[in-house]
Amino acid sequence: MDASKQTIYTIADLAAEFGITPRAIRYYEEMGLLTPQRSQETQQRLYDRSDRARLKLILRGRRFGFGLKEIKELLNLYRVDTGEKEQMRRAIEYGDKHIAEVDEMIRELQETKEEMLEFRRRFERILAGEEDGAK
Amino acid sequence: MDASKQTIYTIADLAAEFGITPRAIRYYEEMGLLTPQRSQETQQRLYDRSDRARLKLILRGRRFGFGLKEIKELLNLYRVDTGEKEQMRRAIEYGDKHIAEVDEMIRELQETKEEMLEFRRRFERILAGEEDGAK
DNA sequence: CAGTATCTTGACGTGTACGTCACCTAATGG
DNA sequence: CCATTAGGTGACGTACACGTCAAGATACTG
Ligand SMILES: [Zn+2]
Ligand SMILES: [Zn+2]
Ligand SMILES: [Zn+2]
Ligand SMILES: [Zn+2]
Repeated sequence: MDASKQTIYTIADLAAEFGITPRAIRYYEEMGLLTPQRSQETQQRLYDRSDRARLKLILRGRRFGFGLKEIKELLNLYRVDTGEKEQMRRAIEYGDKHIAEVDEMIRELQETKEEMLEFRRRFERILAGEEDGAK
Repeated sequence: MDASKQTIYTIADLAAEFGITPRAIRYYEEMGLLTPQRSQETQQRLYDRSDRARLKLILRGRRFGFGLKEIKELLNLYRVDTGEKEQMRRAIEYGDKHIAEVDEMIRELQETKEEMLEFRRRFERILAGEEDGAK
């Protein structure tokens, strides 16, 4: 039971590192996505590596337009009791759905990129004089 | 100048096709992302294939968490006057930035998927009894 | 001709994700 | 000792993306 010598972050540390405000981090906690320890006397929030990892996942989810509710589900998905086999089986099942979602997003993004490149190529051709601006 | 015989959609057509509400479509117009024709007498909005294509792009952007402002910028990016060479050069330049953004998103999503698969594999191993639930 | 459906323009309401401010509590530095 | 800094808890404000009426015009339908 050696619980010492862990890296500890203050709320300002994490806010600075990820370019967000402490308010946002507290909000994620309000919504149940983070549960940092508190210093017994001052009630200060103390984040460890695992909290930091969770925050990283939250922010990644946010960047891709996920709501906090779904992100919370995902976080809990990979936090199941590895002793409860039935829970794990369900986690795998739900997880597969999300993996499929991510796959679909990757496909859509690649399609998007291809379309942007097509525009780019067309513009380049026009600039090179091989085509004019007429429809 | 043959401008007839075009496919025309009503607002309800598009709403049904894309699984959104007419209100959302009107909102995109309010924000300047769509400018459908109007029937001269009834003021009814009439969408053509190009409007439909724009709407498709809007919804794709939304799914990836982009705000309407940035989506509008992107739409205008590929709508430059192909006669104005300087405009096109700037369009290519801005476009490249967005392509890089999309690339970065693809990378992040692939990383995300890999992490999810790692969890999945770990769960499978535990279920197979090769590992127990202890830390 | 009355009813239902589909569109229009306001106008106000709502959920999410925070921003901002007031006020309070420690710890630190000159 | 007093000011600054860093953190805490409400509580209210705000931007965005719509949802949800209300009221009116028009068109098809039995
Ligand atoms: Zn999902
Ligand atoms: Zn961008
Ligand atoms: Zn001192
Ligand atoms: Zn009839």
